[in-house]
Order: sequence, then structure tokens, then C-alpha cells
Amino acid sequence: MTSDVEATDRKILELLAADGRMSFTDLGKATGLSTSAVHQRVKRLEARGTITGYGASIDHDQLGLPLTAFISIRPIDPSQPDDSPERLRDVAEIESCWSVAGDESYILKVRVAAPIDLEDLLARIRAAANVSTRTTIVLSTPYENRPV
Amino acid sequence: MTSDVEATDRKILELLAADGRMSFTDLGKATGLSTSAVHQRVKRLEARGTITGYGASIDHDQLGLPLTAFISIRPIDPSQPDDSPERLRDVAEIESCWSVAGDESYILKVRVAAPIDLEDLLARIRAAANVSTRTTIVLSTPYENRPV
DNA sequence: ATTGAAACTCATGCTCC
DNA sequence: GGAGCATGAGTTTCAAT
Repeated sequence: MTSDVEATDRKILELLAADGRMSFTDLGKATGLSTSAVHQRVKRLEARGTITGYGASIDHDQLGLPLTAFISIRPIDPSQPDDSPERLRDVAEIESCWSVAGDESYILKVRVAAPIDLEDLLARIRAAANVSTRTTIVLSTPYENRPV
Repeated sequence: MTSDVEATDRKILELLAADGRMSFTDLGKATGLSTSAVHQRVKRLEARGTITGYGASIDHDQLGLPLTAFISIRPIDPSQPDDSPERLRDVAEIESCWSVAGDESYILKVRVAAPIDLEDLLARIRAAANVSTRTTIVLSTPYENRPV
């Protein structure tokens, strides 16, 4: 089996992933269910944690944060417990934090206004988490966060 | 200036980024505007492309896709034009594609069910885009897609 | 740009199946 | 589980400012 999420629920998830503001009425039309039936299913998916939240996608260029980068970090002192995610949680520029297998321990995705701000951000990250960093600048984003 | 998006619009964007299904009525209460005023502002932000869309966040573990990885790709033949994003667009497992500066040309973020599916996916990516790959497995995701 | 009202659509709980 | 209905809540348009 692929998992125990049923076909109609998958269809609902697919539709909501593509348009998080779709109404229960439209979801019902698309799935052949009544409004109240879809409503009940969506609430159940939310309660089970299958749907973890709803968001709007923002054009960061228009918001003055056109520079995106990946920062891979590695502890300076490998004997210390690595609680980098907690130490970096309040750094607003960090959009995502993944723990990874490989040479580095975490990959961060950050957004800043300009290279000078990236320099400042790197210094703050190194100081806050006691890590070395390796930065990869994003040139463009062909696509991002597509529903899978 | 930080950009020409005005303070009230920023507040609306912040609220919608955190809860994409928030009603216009609640957005009005949170911003001190009437329902129709926020409605007009949101429609304008959508028309200008400041809001690029709405989505639901899904728990991929529950959907049978618990394995996330980053795949960095590099063209085998650097003399050819690199149209990897187009060649890889129809590969459903690819959630995001970023063009980057550095040793590799693109970073892909993918989701699969199990290591065997990653092996299969890597073969398909190499064949479709004529690239070499470097894969980094995600162990856990402390946070992801936070509003900045 | 904003408001307030009007008309319409949707959400949500309930009962019955 | 789901349908159908009732009603309260939310959306959307519009005239006025």
C-alpha cells in the first residue's frame, strides 16, 4: 500500500495544495461530494495533521528581499551537542532549516535584500550556532513548492 | 526605502502567509480596515503578482513520501545549452528547482517513498537532463517555509 | 482609498439516511 | 460515512465620499 490516506482525501489534498483558498463548495463539485461531506473530510485531515497549515506565496522580489541563498553549516566543535535549529530559530532571514546527511549538518535557506546583508547574516549565524558556513547563491527559481 | 509595498499591505501579506485561509472579515479586524477595503487590497496584491498563490501544507510522511532529498546537478556536456528545468518539469517527484552559482548548476528538492525510488529517480533525472548528480538526504526538517 | 449597504455565496451544524 | 436543509457568516459589488 502507498499509505492509508484514501483516494477522495488525496484528491482534496491535491486541490487544496494547488489552491489553498478553494471553497468547500468548489471542492465538493470537484470531488462529487456535498459541501458538508467535504467540510467534514477537510476538518478531519486538519485534525489528523495531514494538512499542517495554509499559506500564501509571496513574491519576495517585490518585498525587497530579492537575494536567496542556501547556507550549509557544520559545527566548529563536533564534541558539543548540535542544537543549531534552536539557536537559529529567531533569525528572521532563515526561511527553512533541514537536517541532512553528508559533510554538513544542516542546510538553511535564507532571504536577504543585498550581498551586504548576507555578509552580516553569515556572521550572525556563525556566532549564534558556533558553526562554519558554505554559501550557495540562488540565481533564479524556475519553480518552487510544487505539489507532489 | 525597503520597497514600495506599503505597511498595511505588508501586514496583510504577513497574516496571509501565516494563514492563507484567513477571511477578509478577520483580516479587516486585524488591520483596522473594513472588510471591503482589505478585499480590494488583497485583489490588488494578487493582480500585481505580490501574492503568487495560495496553498496547503501537507504532511508528506502521512502521504507515503517520507524521504526528502536535495539533488545538485551538473551538465555532462557544458557546451550544450542547459535547459534542465524544462527537461525536468514533468518529473513529479521534483518539488523545487533553483538555479545556483557554484560548482553545480541547479539544486532540486525531491520527495520519494523509499531509497529504491530515489535510485530510480536519479536515473531518470540523469537521463532526461544529461547531468551528473550529487544527492544529500534530508534527515529531518526543523522548520520549512517560514514567513520572512 | 475607504466606507456601508445590498445581494449573493459559503460555512457549519443538524437531522435523517 | 454522506445528503439535504436552515441559518448565520463571509464575500463581492457598488454608489458615495
